Amino acid sequence: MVNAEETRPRRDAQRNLASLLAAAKAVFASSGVDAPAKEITDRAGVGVGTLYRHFPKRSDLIAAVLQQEVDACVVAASGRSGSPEPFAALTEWIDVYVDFVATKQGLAAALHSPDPAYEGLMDALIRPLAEAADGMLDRARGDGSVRSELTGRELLVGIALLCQGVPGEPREFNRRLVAVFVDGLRADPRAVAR
Amino acid sequence: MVNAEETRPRRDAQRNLASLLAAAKAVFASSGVDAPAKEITDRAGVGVGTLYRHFPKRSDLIAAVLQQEVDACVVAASGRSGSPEPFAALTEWIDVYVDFVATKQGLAAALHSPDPAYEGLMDALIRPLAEAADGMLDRARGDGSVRSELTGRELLVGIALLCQGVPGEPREFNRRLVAVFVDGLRADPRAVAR
Amino acid sequence: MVNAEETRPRRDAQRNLASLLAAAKAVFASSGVDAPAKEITDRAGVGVGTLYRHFPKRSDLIAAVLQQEVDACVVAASGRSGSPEPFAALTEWIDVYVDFVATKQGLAAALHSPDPAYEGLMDALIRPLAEAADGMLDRARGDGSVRSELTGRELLVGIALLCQGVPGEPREFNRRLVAVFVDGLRADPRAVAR
Amino acid sequence: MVNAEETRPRRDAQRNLASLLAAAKAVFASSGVDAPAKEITDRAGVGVGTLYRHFPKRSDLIAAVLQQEVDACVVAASGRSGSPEPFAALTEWIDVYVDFVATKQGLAAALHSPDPAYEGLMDALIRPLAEAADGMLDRARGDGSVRSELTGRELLVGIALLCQGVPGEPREFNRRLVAVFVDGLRADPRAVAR
DNA sequence: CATGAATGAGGTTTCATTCAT
DNA sequence: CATGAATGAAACCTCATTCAT
Repeated sequence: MVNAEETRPRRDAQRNLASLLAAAKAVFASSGVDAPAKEITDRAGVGVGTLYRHFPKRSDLIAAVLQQEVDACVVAASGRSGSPEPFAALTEWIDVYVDFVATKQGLAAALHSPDPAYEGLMDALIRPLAEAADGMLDRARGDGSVRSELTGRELLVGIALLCQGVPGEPREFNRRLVAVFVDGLRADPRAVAR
Repeated sequence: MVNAEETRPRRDAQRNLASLLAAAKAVFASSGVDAPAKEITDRAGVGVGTLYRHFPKRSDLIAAVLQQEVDACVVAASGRSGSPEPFAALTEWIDVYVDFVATKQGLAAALHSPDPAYEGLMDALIRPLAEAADGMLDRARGDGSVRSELTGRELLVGIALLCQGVPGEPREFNRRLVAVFVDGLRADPRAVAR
Repeated sequence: MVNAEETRPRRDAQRNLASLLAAAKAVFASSGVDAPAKEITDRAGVGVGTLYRHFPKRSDLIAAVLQQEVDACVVAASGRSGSPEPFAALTEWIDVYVDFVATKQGLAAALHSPDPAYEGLMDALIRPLAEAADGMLDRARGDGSVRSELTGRELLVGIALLCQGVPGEPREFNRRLVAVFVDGLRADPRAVAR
Repeated sequence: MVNAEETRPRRDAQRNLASLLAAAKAVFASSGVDAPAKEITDRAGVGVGTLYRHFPKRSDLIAAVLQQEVDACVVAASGRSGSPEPFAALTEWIDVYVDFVATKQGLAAALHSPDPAYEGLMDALIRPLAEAADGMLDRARGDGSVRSELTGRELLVGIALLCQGVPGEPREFNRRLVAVFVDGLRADPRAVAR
């Protein structure tokens, strides 16, 4: 069995796939998730056929791009939250997450589509992050710095929504909104209800 | 010849315009703001030409639909916030706004487009609401129930973002997020910064 | 019999008709004979319905505009050709005709259409001019300054064709072509054939 | 793997392109240059998309068709003008040109459009023919059979204009006009100026 | 009679997707 | 496997023409 040849024919396939993901990420960011396929393949330097071979449905491509980014975010986030203060650790971690979310504007929105292809996709992607968030929230609740009963997933989704681009506003605008939202975690829900 | 109403805008034209706005509102809600024009005109029972006569650009139609809804919201909101308690008045008012925002999912998102046709449109539409919000925030700051320096516009935009539909989640989900956000208004911004 | 009132109700109709002709002439010149009807009615300051009342078919309007111009040309031409020299009279007259033809670029071309509505229209319009041309050609043939057997109609059509606009070329360009064509009238056809 | 012909342009693509040119030529002749794109693609047996892939703008198609025909004319003309008599050679050559021009009625007219896409197109196409014409005119001037200073390009444009179809008239009609025009070449320009 | 709103056929153009090479 | 030409459905938008007012 010639091992050298077994993996050789896959080399360029692998490279094409990587090119496509990189191109899709960039194009999604600049032209939205509905950008013409041609725009993506041109940027990737491959033929359209190659795109369809790897990602038969548009949702497959979106999911792959998101997956890639989520993975990167999980790594980035886990490496940061080193503070001994639970709440500080949480906010540091959130800062990383905000940066992450900000780069994929249209992507999340695409997941809001009623297209069944996206069913459950969001959850699958968000799960690893949500688990990390849950852990940090629990620790923060332990020392009383968080009184809200919000779940990690809710926190992440809420922040993602608040990070949607607002025309004419800089990223800083979204950060202010997120800050208020995070402030809300500290408040006593009881007090709010009345 | 009774010419009291100047060059009267023709009864049927008026009706068609109303039909179009109603149809567009419904179609935008069900199929998104990029829905085919035909879908809207069929539902309105008019020809495509009529749509283009009244709204040459898609953005004109979106703006008109939003305008109509904002107007309705201003009326609805002003009629509600009757509580003597500033913060309670604010939250009651927000409840109305949340209901309003929830009905136009895709619309606001459309305004996020980089299309220059939408430049400043959002602000123009949101202004009347923002002014009302500013008033209520000021009053609430007066008795210390609000410590955040968030502007009315920021409050409205933030809530609008948090009300974007999340697949698989009921409206209640968004309400919980909004509740946390509103809780954040009560927190001392200083404390948040660190 | 109240004469003043007999023509009164026709006044604005008459004015509308004149406005339409003037507007059509201008629009045909600037945007071609296929220009949108709206462009003409807007410029004329009347509703589209008025255009269709007076000129049910586009060819009716074109014919009317041409008729008007031909009439003007006949008058202008007959007032000029006063030279005692037959050939000079002819060329002077041709100068007037060239000016006339130059102003209605697309019009003549429209008559080249296979549309049966235009059948025979050109001839009917050109007849009065052709008769005048025939007379001048005959006189010029009398003193030998014209040897070609070209008919007046052929002369007019030939010049009209040579006056079609050539992109990037000034009117002078067409005049040079016409000059060569007119030179050809003096040559002995026999000599040309071999 | 035989890769002699570099990135070969795909056999069927080549065929489609040829079909499109042939179909366009025929359709332009029968229905004019503004004929619906569908008419052309149907006749060519290809999808509309194929037309737009090869010729994104209508002017690209027109230019291509003309180019093809001009090429054919250059070949045809160069093979004919074999007479030792300069003027006879010129008229023989013109006969070929007249036949050529007569087959593309609407095409040249299309170039008269003010559309900037046609800017300079006519000249580029006509250049090879104009150069040939200049040569023949020079030779004819050499023996005095041509006294006009008309350029080759002017000659070609003039003839092209005179060959525009006149409704109700046979091709012979245009030939008579061209004959007079060519006669004009022999006249002394001085005499014309009067 | 004049008006201009409404109509909708008809043309253009784009792009997702397939499939020959 | 990759390529990109071909396809054609689908959307857009314009405008000639009709007809209610």
